[in-house]
Amino acid sequence: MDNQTKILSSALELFAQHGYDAVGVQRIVAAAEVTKPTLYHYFGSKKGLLLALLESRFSDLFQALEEATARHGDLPERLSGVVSAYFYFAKKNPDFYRLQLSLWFAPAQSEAFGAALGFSLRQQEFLEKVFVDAAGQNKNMEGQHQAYAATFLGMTNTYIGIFLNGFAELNQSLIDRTVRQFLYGIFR
Amino acid sequence: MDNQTKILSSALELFAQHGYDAVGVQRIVAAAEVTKPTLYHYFGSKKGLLLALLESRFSDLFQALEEATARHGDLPERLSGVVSAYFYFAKKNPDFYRLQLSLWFAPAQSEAFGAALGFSLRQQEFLEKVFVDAAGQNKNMEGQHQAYAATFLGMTNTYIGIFLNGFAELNQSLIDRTVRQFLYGIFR
DNA sequence: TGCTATACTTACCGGTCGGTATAGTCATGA
DNA sequence: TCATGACTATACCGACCGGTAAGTATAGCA
Repeated sequence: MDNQTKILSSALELFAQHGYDAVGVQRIVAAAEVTKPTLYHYFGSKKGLLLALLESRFSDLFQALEEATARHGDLPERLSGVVSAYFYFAKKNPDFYRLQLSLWFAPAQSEAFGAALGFSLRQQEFLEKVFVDAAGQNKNMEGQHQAYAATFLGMTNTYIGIFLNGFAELNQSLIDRTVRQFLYGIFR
Repeated sequence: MDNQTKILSSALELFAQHGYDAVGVQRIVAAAEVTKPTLYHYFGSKKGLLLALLESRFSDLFQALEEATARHGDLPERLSGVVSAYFYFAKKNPDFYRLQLSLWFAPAQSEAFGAALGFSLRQQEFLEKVFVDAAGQNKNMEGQHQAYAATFLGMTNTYIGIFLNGFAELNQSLIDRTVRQFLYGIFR
């Protein structure tokens, strides 16, 4: 494992456990067994390190999301694919998902939130597109894309949060329940 | 407004905007127009300040929750009362609710999470009791109290989060939808 | 009048923060 | 053989961190 990778994985572990603000670069380079200039050589700043970390881990999720909706299908099928991609990703990267949840809900003016904002918006916009496409098939859901996307993401994250705390399993039946529950809320 | 109150309200504003770890005590006392030892006189430590802040604001919520379930009623009625109490509280204290959401999702080893843990558990336990009581009326929900409570809290917080971002209103129809949507997910 | 507790100040502590200037080391290609 | 550029170590910067020692003003009480 080269130094760049060691820094990234040490940073992920420490950020996920203690939070971005509570972890100093000193602690990261000690855990990665490198020195500070090495970190600054690769990432330029502490925020640059976080951005690189988010970029490297999120790329898998976004790719999975694209694939999940690429095959055609109606709205329920697509949403199942999306939830399935999220659940699979969260199970495979629990530490990172914890971190991204904490960034999602971080105070708006914090540096960590600012770094994660772009990735949060990409998720929101991706889901809005799913609902906009579906609106062509279903007239009574126009003008609600933002709220639908936010609700759906919120429900998905709720179940993932419960899984991360050990109170549920992320299996096929929970995927089905999530989609049915969401759609029931939408269509009265 | 006495110094103690000024410190509490300055701390709430700054913590909610920038996060607990990102705000130093220096900044808080400057905003409150007092000096550092004054803060330590009243609260003992930075964590003590956060605890006092949580205590003072959460007491309203817990009181409202008790009242909402004190009058008898079946499970749907009680859950409506609970959601209603949450929505009312969030509308009245949006800054504080932002803060408590960020603490709820904060990394488990962070000082801020540790301070908020007790209050999070009190909410979870309160809701578990609601479901335990209801289990007497409905046999097929035994052994699931923890998951139900977490799911219901998660859905409620999802809608409050969407409200705080300006994508929804917290009105009676959303209360009804939240309860129906939750119950639908539970009872197939 | 003298004592004590509360409320608050100025001035300072050791330590850590994010970040960097400088001086190399070392593999590669000419 | 030498130069180049990627990479990394030592040592350090000013600013800020949470917290405190020591002292003062005030008010109630004996």
